[in-house]
Amino acid sequence: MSKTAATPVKFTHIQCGDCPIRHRAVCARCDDSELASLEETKYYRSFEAGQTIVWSGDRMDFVGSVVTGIATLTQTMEDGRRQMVGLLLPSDFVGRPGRDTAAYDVVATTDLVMCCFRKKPFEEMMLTTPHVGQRLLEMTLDELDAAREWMLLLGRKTAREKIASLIAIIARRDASLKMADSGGSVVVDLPLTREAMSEYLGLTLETVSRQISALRKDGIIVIEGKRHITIPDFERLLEEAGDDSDGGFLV
Amino acid sequence: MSKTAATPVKFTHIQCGDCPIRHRAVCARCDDSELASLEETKYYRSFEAGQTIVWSGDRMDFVGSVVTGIATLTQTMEDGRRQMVGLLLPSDFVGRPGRDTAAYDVVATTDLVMCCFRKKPFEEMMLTTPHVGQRLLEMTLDELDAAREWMLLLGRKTAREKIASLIAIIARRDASLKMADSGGSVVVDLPLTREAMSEYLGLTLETVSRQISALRKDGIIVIEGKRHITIPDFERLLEEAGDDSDGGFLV
DNA sequence: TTTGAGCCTTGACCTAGATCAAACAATGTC
DNA sequence: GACATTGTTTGATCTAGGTCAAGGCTCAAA
Repeated sequence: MSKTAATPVKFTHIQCGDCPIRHRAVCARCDDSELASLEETKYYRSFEAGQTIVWSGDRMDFVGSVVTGIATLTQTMEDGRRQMVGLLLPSDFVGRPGRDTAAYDVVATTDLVMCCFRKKPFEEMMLTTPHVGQRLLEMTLDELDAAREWMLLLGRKTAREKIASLIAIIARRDASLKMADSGGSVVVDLPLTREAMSEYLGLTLETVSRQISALRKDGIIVIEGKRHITIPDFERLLEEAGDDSDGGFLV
Repeated sequence: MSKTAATPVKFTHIQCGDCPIRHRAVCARCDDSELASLEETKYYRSFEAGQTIVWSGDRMDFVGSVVTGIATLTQTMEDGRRQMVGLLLPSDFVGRPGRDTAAYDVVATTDLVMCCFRKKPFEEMMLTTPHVGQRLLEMTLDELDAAREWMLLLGRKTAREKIASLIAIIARRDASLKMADSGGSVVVDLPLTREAMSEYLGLTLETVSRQISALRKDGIIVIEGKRHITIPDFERLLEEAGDDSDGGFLV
């Protein structure tokens, strides 16, 4: 997810019209006639925190993007081991054109609003409106980069580095929305439970808890409550994360 | 990489003309005039086993696809820890349109021939020839699926399951090319050193070696030399890999 | 004001895989 | 034929993170 923030966000949704966020700025290249067919099939869906949106293997006849809230993509093995493979924040795209079955569980981690399109008309529109496909390619390439950074994290980082990385990733994505650094220190509210973090990081929730405590004891982060985190020195956090330099954020 | 083989291969390269493999079947939808501009900038490059094609961070002014041989994408941390994030077999695409710097080390694992295009003209052609972009989107979505399966492997599988998975993945990709199963048993030549396997799997090379020995002792695989593997019962291997059922291969 | 359900923390212990070390096999070079 | 070199195997030991278990905190329902 980390490099996504590095690319300038011009128009983030593949959607249009009256969406609550990024209203009207959605697609600079669309004229109204091109958008008409999309408008017709667009609809919103709301989900409560914890609700499963689709189960892996289920038929999925829509695509869409997150408007508000957070969703996750998760894979499960027969014996119950779970690995998160996607973390969807506002503006992220869900679903795969050209496939009618969900490959992963999609779960709303917080209360969630999605902007959806029926898949069939969306696919047709992709054929007639090339730049939507181009935009989707761009977004997919970003996701692939994020997945590859994630693979480095899963395969080679220590538990401590994993936690530091996750906090940095969330802080970075957050900051790109609300730019809330008051004098060098960055503030984040973790939108995930310890368990969800463990599924993201390929750890147990106990290890997540212990490493968060360790980072707190070492002054890398300051915690109020369970989820509200202040990062006094972001550079220091990035060092703990084992990322080379800034990961494309500062600078 | 695994699900890639599941989607029917219609025309695999984004390339055309006189490529050694899949010659002429490359792009059913292209007419000659559309391909002309690509032909102009197309060229082949050969690399020896072990040679680094591009270093992460280097300028990369071409895109291309593997014609013969195998290449890897690898990320490296400052202290030298390495994680493979891409395994490129013949027909796989290399490079990212819209970015001029390599994000990963690209290394030829075997002797390698690539079919390359200068990036600038390729990008221009993507704008004028939409279905090339569409094909690229399809390939990128496949890669993203593969990356996500890989994440499950890295985050949740045991060393034994990782090895079994890797052998299955390679066998599957191999089989889709040469369909070499003689009476239920499948034969593979591992195109990777133990070290490369360890970089793929997020393990040490010693653990890779030990687990291969263990699978051999248990009769899951039969080895001649170091690299030549016979799989007497592919289903059994898949069970060891912890994949749900067949992973989209048999059936 | 209890009770209970989620979510989180911490401790004690254990094990899968890492690390360190030695040696072997195949290949090429002088 | 001696000898590096590269890839691999195997053994002995160590440790990061998993597992099992007990509580603690918070909020909401009864």
